[in-house]
Formats: sequence, structure tokens, C-alpha cells
Amino acid sequence: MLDPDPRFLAKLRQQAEFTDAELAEFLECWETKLLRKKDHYLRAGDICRSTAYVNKGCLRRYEIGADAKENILNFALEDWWVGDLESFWNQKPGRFYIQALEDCELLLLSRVEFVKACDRFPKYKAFHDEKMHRSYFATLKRMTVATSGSAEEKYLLLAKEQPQLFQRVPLHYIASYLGIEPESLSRLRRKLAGK
Amino acid sequence: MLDPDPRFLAKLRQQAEFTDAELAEFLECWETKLLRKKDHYLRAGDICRSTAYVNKGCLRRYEIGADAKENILNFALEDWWVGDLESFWNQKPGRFYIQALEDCELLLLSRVEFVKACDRFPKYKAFHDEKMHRSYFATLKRMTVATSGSAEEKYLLLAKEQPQLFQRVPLHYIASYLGIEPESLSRLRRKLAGK
DNA sequence: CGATTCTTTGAAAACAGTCAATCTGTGTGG
DNA sequence: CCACACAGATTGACTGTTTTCAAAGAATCG
Repeated sequence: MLDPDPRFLAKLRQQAEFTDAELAEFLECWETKLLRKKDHYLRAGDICRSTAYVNKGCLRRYEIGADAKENILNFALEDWWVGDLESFWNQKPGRFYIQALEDCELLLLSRVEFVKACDRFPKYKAFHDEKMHRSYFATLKRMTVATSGSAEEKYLLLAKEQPQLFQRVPLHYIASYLGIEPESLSRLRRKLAGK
Repeated sequence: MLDPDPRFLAKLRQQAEFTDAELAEFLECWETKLLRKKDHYLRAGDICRSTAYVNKGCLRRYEIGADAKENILNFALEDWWVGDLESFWNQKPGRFYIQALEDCELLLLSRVEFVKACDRFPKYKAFHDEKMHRSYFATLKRMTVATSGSAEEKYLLLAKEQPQLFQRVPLHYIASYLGIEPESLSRLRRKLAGK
């Protein structure tokens, strides 16, 4: 029933040091969730009740600012984790939306099972903590790019680090991620193409 | 010798649930470090070897971007913690500079003592983890403001949340923090004053 | 006081945002 | 299979903001 990406299993085996037996037991607690394109996995005000792995598909995480504009924080492709860590942690309403940009298949571990698993498999808790730290450090890095660099620098960095995105995500979403208007992105791309 | 701010002790007593006896033992591991104005506590490339509490003074954390410009991420006043959590965690060279903007007194717990303390006082480890989480969530929130808001919004928010800063930090540092040039901040302030 | 550091001002240039129109490709229903 | 609607991308003209460069005032410190 559950059909995880090989990378999912590899991570649990290597980073969380699961044996095959433990892995089999652990996987029982997960479930599959299918999302149609444009469906939301999470909305502002929701409490994030599971930790989710992107088995197939592509999603965007965004929030809606005071000016009612959508502001994309990141995209998630296969082998990424999605969710609102703060809301998942506190079990309080969050402020993010997470929406499928394609038909998606997520693997979910509910909060209840998560707590049990942390207890049953301390290595998994360590694995999750480590993920949280990495996520923190990545956010810090992204923040420095977002605040210091020009739109052009940010665009080139994204093109270098996640070229796959351009094959799958409409450009106006990329513009939102970069913090500029679609028109500006269009002009920027024309300028760069002319080089 | 160590002369901690009352808030430092209160935090350890309340949040880390130290008893007076434990506290006395724990404080033995800390040391005081004095910084003169403009001294650096940390530089890019350094490995962050202690966790530090600002007992007195004011510091800025910044990095130097590809364009050789200084980019201030945050200021730290009394009762804040400073350091490069990522570098402290990995014990690898970091990319941040932390500089005293006034004569400062820091309370330091070295990495070695930190590890021992986490072992000896599990509550302290939980306290530190919790601090890290809050720091993560705060960074996420700040990122939202930094990427979506206008310079004016960011300025007003800072003026509301940390008015003390304006009494102690030169405006061109505040401009750097807001991601604008000192000239722009000057003009912005004139505009706002005229209202 | 003299030197440095910080802040302000002005004018020009670069840049991104807005509005409106057009162009493109995709997919749906007749 | 075509016509049409629709979402996405581009373009132009215009506006507004921010940067840049250069210079001149404050303020502070030794």
C-alpha cells in the first residue's frame, strides 16, 4: 500500500539507523495522502497535524501578507519534507499555506504516531531534530540571500541550485519566490538571455 | 567574579528548572569575556566555540556579501544570546561576524563545558534546544517581514519592537539591517517626521 | 581644536512596480 | 477537429522609489 521513494528508505536506514525489522514496523504508522493539483495540504489557521514527505509531485509554501499578496517561501519537490514545523511543534494554528502545484503523493506521519515513534525509536527523534536544525540553517542562509542580493543574483542562484523547478513551476510563482513581479522577472530573463 | 544579570539567573531557574544548588555548580563553568567597542567576538571563518549571553552592551551580527557589502542580520542587547548556532553546532567555520558596538560583557560557556552540562543537566539541554527552536521560528517570521514588507513597514516595525536600539545604534547600521542605504533611511525618517 | 564618524541633502540614473494590451500555448466542449 | 476560453508570459508606456555619487552639515572623541 505505502510505496515510498527509495530515497525515503535510504534516509531512514542511513541517517536514522533503522534496521530492516524496525523499518517495517515504523512504516506501518505512515499513510499515503493524494492531492490533486491546486489542492491545499495546509492553510493559514490550520494546525499542522502530521509531518509529510513528498513522494511524488511538487508543492509551494506561501503566506498571505498584510497587503493580501501571496508570498512564496519555498517549493518542495520529491524527496523534500513539507509542513509547518512551528505549528507541528506547538500544535497551534500556523500562518502558512501549502498547495499542490501538480498531482501529489505525500507520505504522512500523524502527530500522535510521531510522538509514539520518537519514544519507540529514539534514533528517529534524533533524525527529526537534525532535520529541524538543517531546516533552520537553510532558512538562515536563504534569508541572507533574500535580504542582501539583487533580484538578478537571486534568480541566478535559484537557476543554479534548483534548475528542475523551471521545468515544473510557472514563472509567476518563481517571481513571487524571488520577491518581484512577474513582469520584472520576464524583463530580467530577457536581459540575461541577451548575454 | 561572574556577575550575571538577574534575568540570566531567572531564566535558568524558571525555564531550565535549576535549583539553587545546581545553579551554583553550573555557574562555575561559565566565564566572563570583556569586549571593547569595535572588537569582534566572532569573524567569518572562525569556529564558534562557546555559547554567549550578553550581560552588558550591544553587538551586531553581520556578514559580508559577494558585493563586499556588510549586511546586518540582527543586533543583540542585554539579555540576548549571541553566537553562530550553526557553527557552534557543527564546529565548522561560520560565515558571520559579531562585533561589539559598545564596550560589552559576555558570559561564555565553552563548547566542552556545554557538552558536559547537557549531560549533567538534561534540563539545560532541553532549555537550549527550546532556545534554538524559538530562534528558528523567529528567523522564519523575520524572513517574512524582510522579504514581503516595504522599507517603511520594516522601519516602523523595528521602531515599535526595539525602540531602545535607536538610542544606542548609529542609523547607518539600522539602515543595513533594514536592507536600505543610509541616505534612504534618512529620507524615510524625514518623511515620517513630517506626519 | 582637528579628525573622524555619522547624518543629511541634492541631482541624476537605475530599477522595479503598475496598468493595460497583446501574444502564446493548453485544454475543453461543441 | 475546430472554436473558444483560460492561464501564463511578454511588451510598452508611465510612475514611483531607491541607489549612486558628491558634497556639505552635525556630532563625537581624543
